[in-house]
Amino acid sequence: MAERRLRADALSNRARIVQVARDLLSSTSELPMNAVAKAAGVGQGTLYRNFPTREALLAEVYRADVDQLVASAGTLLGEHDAATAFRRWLDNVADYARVKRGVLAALEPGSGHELAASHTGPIGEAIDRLLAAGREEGTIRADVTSRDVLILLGFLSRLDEASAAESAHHILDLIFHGLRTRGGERPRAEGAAETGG
Amino acid sequence: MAERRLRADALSNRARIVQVARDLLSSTSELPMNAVAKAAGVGQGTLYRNFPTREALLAEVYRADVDQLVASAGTLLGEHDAATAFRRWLDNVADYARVKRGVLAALEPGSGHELAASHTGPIGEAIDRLLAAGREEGTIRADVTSRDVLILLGFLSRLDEASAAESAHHILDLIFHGLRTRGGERPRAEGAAETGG
DNA sequence: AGCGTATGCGGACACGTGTCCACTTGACAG
DNA sequence: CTGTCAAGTGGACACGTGTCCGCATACGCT
Repeated sequence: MAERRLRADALSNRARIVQVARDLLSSTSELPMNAVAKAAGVGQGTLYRNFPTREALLAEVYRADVDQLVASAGTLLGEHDAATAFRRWLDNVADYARVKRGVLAALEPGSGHELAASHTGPIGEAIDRLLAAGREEGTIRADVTSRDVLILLGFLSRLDEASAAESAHHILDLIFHGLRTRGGERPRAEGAAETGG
Repeated sequence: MAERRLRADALSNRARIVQVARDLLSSTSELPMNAVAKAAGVGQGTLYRNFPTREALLAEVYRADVDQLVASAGTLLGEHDAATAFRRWLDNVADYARVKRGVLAALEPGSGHELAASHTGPIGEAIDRLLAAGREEGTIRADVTSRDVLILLGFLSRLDEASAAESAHHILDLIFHGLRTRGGERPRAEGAAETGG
């Protein structure tokens, strides 16, 4: 599966493309593919061979951020109960999304593209971990998949520049509420004092 | 607000554009704007003046369907308790969305465009009615707006051709669950005989 | 070093979108 | 009926995307 080792020039081209994309994004929030190709001194073909879609390019550019997001899932799970960890993590995603719109595109492949059918990427795996913990804890519905969550999270990419940024957290509340088991915070299997709705 | 009465030729142009768009959509699911202009025998300028975005054109083409969707909200509210009506209505939306992708675009303005800031269109009003009924009944969270629902429903437009069509109902379940009050089906105030589901 | 070839290059191209503006024409006054 | 002019027209244009393919060259082999 590891692609048969790139030629030396191909490797440097790829690296240069990513660097140029990073630079462009730091000045404007636009990322026209042909501008990337031109600035990187490669043809459109080269660009598109390395990164078939803009999302692929953004995913590479923001890989460090995505890794951090993934790591934070583990951290939160260590510090809080599963439900709280999940909730906080969703807020993390929203924060990243607001600051770097590209991060969204980087996780978008999880919802819309064919490659995502089975492999939802590192983010999908992070969500799986959160879901599994919540399921075990009894606070998260058992019929939720990481794919579901990714699709629901897709709304973030539609909010962007509108003043709607503030509504992100509210909607995340609704979504999170939807992921929970009926009882609310406590699963009632564990002998917790249920406050009752 | 009524635009100052169009010139006769303008009116017929507009009608022809809509008709042509309808025809194009019935053969392919594509709707290239310049193809519409060409087939309608008008210039790009005319097309774009009448319908600034593809969504605007689709909204016009599918207006009858949207009206029907809106009407079904009232019907359902007459036949069921608010929660059930809401749930059924969401399924209606998903069904329309699967059959005619354009309907989605027609309601999309509610989530992403500026005009939607306050006026979410007829669909928004239908949702408002469902929300109000559910709120009164005590089964729907009081802090949910039609805008929230429209944004959440946006996921439907991302599902399209993928085999994900079947997952639409599942995700609607999650969303609907998120809109409900804690107690679940019964608000314990109204003793309605809800079959549950 | 010299060679053959698969690998990668890069830009022309086909196609789509949306804007702009010089020109046309419908509607109404005289 | 005719003149007037704002409303309306339509297509050229600027810009973006993504594909295709003839060509260059890096790499492995001798």
